[in-house]
Amino acid sequence: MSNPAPATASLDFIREMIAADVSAKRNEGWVVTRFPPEPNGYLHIGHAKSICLNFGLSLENAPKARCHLRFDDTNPTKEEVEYVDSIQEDVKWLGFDWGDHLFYASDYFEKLYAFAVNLINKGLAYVDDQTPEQMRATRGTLTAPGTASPFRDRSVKENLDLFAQMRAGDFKEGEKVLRAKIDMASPNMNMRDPAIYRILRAHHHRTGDAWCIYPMYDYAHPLSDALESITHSLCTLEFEHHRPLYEWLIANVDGLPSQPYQREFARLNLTFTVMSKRKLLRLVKEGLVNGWDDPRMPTISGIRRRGYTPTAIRNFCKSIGMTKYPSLTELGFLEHTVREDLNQHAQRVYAVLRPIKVVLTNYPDGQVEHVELTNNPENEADGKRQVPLSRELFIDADDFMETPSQGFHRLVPGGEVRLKYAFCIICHEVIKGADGSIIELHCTYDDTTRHGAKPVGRPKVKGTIHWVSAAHALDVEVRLYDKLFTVEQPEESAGEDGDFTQFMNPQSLEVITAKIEPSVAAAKPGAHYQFERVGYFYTDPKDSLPGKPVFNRTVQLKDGFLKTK
RNA sequence: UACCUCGUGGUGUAAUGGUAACACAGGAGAUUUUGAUUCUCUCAUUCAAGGUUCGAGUCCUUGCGAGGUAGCCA
Repeated sequence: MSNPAPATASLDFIREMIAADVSAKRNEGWVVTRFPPEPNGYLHIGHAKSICLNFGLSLENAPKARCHLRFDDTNPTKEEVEYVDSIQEDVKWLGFDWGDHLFYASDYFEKLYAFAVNLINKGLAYVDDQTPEQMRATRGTLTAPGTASPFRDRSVKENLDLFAQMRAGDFKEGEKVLRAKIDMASPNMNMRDPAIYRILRAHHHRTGDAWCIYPMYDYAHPLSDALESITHSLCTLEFEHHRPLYEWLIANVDGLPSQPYQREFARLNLTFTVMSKRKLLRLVKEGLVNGWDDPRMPTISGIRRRGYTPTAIRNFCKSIGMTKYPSLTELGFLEHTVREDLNQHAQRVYAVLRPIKVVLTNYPDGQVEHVELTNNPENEADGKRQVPLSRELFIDADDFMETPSQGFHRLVPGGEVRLKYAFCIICHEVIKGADGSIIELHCTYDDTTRHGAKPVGRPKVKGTIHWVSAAHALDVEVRLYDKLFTVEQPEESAGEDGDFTQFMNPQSLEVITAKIEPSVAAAKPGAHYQFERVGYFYTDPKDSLPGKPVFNRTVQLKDGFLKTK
């Protein structure tokens, strides 16, 4: 309703290309994509863009379409099962399903080995004895061509023997490498005889110690795509220069079951955060955040725990589009899509974050009444609830000003404000402690202003504030999250040799004890709420206990008054 | 001083040789027992210069700017 699909949806350049392939009956009209994460970290919102693209394409082109989840696990020194598990959980949570199509590049090690032998036999690969330093030195530079390795012209037989010995473990790590024989003078560095197999004496999370040589990404990826009959291999812009190598392998390896092609799109950049696994890993390892699923992290698990919803994230990914321009999306836009979804679904409750006690001096001591409140004005079917009201209340410190600023129309000394769905109160006295701090406000209520009553001849009360009954309110832990960094682009602000962590926001987390209406005692972990007039909150799935929810602030409500200040 | 890619309001995108549009953000207003939501209005855009064309954001040339690329990482 709030997000209608345009009557004539325009296609992005990827979908346009794929639609053309489908109508040209390329691959018999099939669209087979894949999401290929390396299990070396947790997925982040940038991955969500790729997931929505690849799995979205599969949904859009059904039934002649599917999307594989493939773990690109070719570097055992960096990969762990913990990451494999979290990645699957995150993709599922986003609402996508790979069905039976769960794969691992490591499933193909034997075939990939055979393909390498094939290349050697064709004179298109050779074993190089050079050290990494020597290889670097002979690769040339961006402006100068490289020079051939002295081992470049080994015989096929010698290469075959050496490669077999590499596999057998006859050499030390780093001692030898298998290289594709392409062109040391290519203007594209990736074509200057790239390494395709290296020796790594590391335990692999799936193949154990069966292998001591592992294929490089550039080699394994196109061939894995071909083995799975992927039709469209979609990746981010930094792989653009690798495309010629991708195509070289598809063209030169014999016996591939399909001819996939690669296209690239711009990765997502968001303001006020960092989006590289390396940097996120550093935040985790150095304890600068509380783990991968810290609600301040841009990880899927982080924003899930923050209270973002799959719908919001999918809508966001749809809205930002798909281009080759390396854009920088405002964090505010993501927050907009989150509010848009939560506004429809979040149950409303009254919570006072920074309480000030209010005593209604003319309200009978010991009396308790119940006020009926709407759970969600956006959806009447969500029903009503009863909230207790009594002589002593709490209101939010933000809703009282002793010396009000221009345009403030909440409670002030001598002024009147409406307690939402209850009645109007007038503040007569501000009781202060010895240090000058406000202890409580003494107010009177006007019984003629109860909800539904239409008293005539009294001045219109502009302000309406929320409240909780002091005797009935629950104390709950509330975590107020804010942006992780104080600058839009932490990496850029830090510069080449600067440290982006210097821009971390010291106020990105504040833990407070709030006063909240008693109905939330029944709140389940993982539930979305709107604290009326304050923001959206999510009951922490890890730390909430029965009867004792812990709330994470998902996002604040827009505040028209803040803008005027 | 190499190669590849990309330049449309502040931000993200659309316009596929034919009226430069949509969303977010900003501003003004209406409604509102959430300063929310909703609604109305509004501000603001084709990197530059040439060329082709009846007509160019779109095609061509040059320039400028931005991003990427020299792992036995992915």
